[in-house]
Amino acid sequence: MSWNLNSDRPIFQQIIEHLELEIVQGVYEPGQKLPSVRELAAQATVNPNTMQRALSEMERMGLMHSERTSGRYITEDESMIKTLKKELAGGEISRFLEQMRRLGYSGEELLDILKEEMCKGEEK
Amino acid sequence: MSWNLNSDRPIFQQIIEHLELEIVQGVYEPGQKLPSVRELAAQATVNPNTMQRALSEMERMGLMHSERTSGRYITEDESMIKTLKKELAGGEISRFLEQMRRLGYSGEELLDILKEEMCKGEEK
DNA sequence: TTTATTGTATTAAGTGATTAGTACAGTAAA
DNA sequence: TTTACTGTACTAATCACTTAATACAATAAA
Repeated sequence: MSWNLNSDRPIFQQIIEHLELEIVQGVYEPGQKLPSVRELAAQATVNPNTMQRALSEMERMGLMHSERTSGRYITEDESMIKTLKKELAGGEISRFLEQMRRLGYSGEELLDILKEEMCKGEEK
Repeated sequence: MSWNLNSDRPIFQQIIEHLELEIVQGVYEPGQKLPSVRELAAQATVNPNTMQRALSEMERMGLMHSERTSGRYITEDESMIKTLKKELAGGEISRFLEQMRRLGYSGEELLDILKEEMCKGEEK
């Protein structure tokens, strides 16, 4: 999947979200070795320093760990990945419901719109 | 409503989104006079320059217009406000569905979760 | 007329994100 | 041993956003 980084928000944050998504999706499996910092930076067309910052942050979160000279690896703790998925989904849902409520959409109205919108998406 | 500005994204963008929401909500009605730049800046505890930037941008969008010395007024074009509401909602919906799809949630799964989550919200 | 308020413009300073470039220590492979 | 690759650290420069501090012209109100 392409990185799709823009200048609206800090790039290192977008990188974190991108990698979190790929971990949840299983693009990177538990325990799997990641490409090197320089390799990832090249893929994302980003400065190695920026990629390093994102990876360090994810390491701090416990999502990966580095072996100093051998490389960097995804956590082997599958429950942590499941938890991550639920947290990401929960955040999306609560933000979405809150925002739609603010825009003035009631619960039933919202479900109707969503059903309709989801049918549209299926036609593609 | 409080402004709830953070440093994650440019403040002037957050101000724009906040005011767009208040216009859609009818906090500011079509044709209504807005507080002065300095007054709004004080309310949001933000520099007047930053507020000015946000307001100029919304003026460029056609959502408001300034009368040079008398003050600044919301557009009287109600259809523009309706359109704004639909655009904001449409953006929220498509972003949400896309993100949940990426996280691996199917359509039916999503509707079930939403129904459950909406019931939780009603209990409060 | 005088006063206060309006939107607007300008300059300077500070901050955080990003890039560029370089460097170092540890290790696996040749 | 030598070579290449690993994560990591550091400095400098640039850019956008924000704040601060003024300033000015136009107008409504006193």
